Amino acid sequence: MHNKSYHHGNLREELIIEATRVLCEQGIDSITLRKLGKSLGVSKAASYRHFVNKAALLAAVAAEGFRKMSSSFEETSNDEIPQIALNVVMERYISFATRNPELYRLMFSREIFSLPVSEELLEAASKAYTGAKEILSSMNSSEKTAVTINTAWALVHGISLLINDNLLAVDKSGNTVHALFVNDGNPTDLQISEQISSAIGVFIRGIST
Amino acid sequence: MHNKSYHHGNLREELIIEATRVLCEQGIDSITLRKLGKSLGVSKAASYRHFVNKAALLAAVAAEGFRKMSSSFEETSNDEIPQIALNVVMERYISFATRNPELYRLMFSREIFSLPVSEELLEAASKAYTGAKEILSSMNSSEKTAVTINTAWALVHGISLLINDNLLAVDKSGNTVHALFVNDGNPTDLQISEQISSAIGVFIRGIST
DNA sequence: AAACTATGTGGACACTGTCAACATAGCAGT
DNA sequence: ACTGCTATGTTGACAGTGTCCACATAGTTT
Repeated sequence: MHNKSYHHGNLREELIIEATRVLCEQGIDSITLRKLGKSLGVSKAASYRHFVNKAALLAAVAAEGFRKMSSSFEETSNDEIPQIALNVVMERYISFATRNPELYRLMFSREIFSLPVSEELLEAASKAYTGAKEILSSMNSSEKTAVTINTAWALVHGISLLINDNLLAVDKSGNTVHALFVNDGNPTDLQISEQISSAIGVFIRGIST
Repeated sequence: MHNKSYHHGNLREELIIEATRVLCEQGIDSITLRKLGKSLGVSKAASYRHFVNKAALLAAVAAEGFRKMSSSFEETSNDEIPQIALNVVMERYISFATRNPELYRLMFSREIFSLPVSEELLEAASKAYTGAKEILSSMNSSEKTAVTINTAWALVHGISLLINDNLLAVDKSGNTVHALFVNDGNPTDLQISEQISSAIGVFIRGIST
């Protein structure tokens, strides 16, 4: 345990954990180096011994997010039909992104990718990409597999962000009509709505010629 | 013209214009009410007579962005084959988003859609949606058209954001291999790469059963 | 001419990230 | 055990920010 002495003992990790907690519970604007320090019983400038920047701390939070996300893919069973395996990965992707909206937004935010991306973050980010790519490679699409994986990625990325922005219910008629992709349970369960499956189905049908 | 007297005369509009300019040229972090005022020869708190918030000013910038985007769709010829018309709209969407990366990011940023969305912005945002929907309605997909339009939207949204984040070249192998969607001209022309067309083609093929 | 309203100003306040100078603790080597 | 060395934490300061309040000014209406 960290005694209340001069040195904290585990500050770097706890900064990441606390920042992640504040991010998910109160939004990114509530992340403040001074408040983080106060919460951890440490002074306002202590974080500068572990991160050069506030942006560097946020990048570490994002990298941890990528690791969590890719670990949520590992339980996928590989011995299925490739199309089904891809479908499962896509649903898991959307599920993670919509159950951690603030974290997912940070992972693709300007603060993260406008900077020179750290090796740690890049490696974590490409892990999920590679996993899905291997699934695709087992399909017969020959050299088109790179196009296919990127298309799948763009699709689930877009679906996730539109869900998190509550933007899939927009309709000109004034009524809130087509809440197509809305997962109508509490946001904690894995429930993927019928409509998302339809969307993914459109995609799968397009590539399995 | 606005004389240098006490009252500016056109401050609200010029605030939006100047904020848009700074956004596109220097990024969103450089937008500051104080600097905007100084650029327009006005004091730091003058903007509060036209916008309740900094966020309200940004929302006005975003609304103007949606209007520009939907106006870039209007030149689309409607008398084509529906699949081709949809293809054109999707390419125009990606083209706008990638030629105005900072603006597009603001249009879907947390500051905008986490707040109670203004009517002005909502109307501007749903215009493009509706235009594309009418194109889709002329196709034979009966009641699935709502799913289809949202899927198309999610796809171009995701493609645009990944391009703007320079994320489509990520590969675990260490080499920067699959820069699939990269438009390899200067970013000012309409050039949509062969790979984007492939991605859209995958989608179109999926829905035209 | 007088009153009213819209618009712009200047000063203050609390808050932020960041840095420099200093303080403390643990560790290495003699 | 003593002496440095290095990692880590503290304090005070600074510039910059959004925002509010009291006041100033101009244009419009009565």
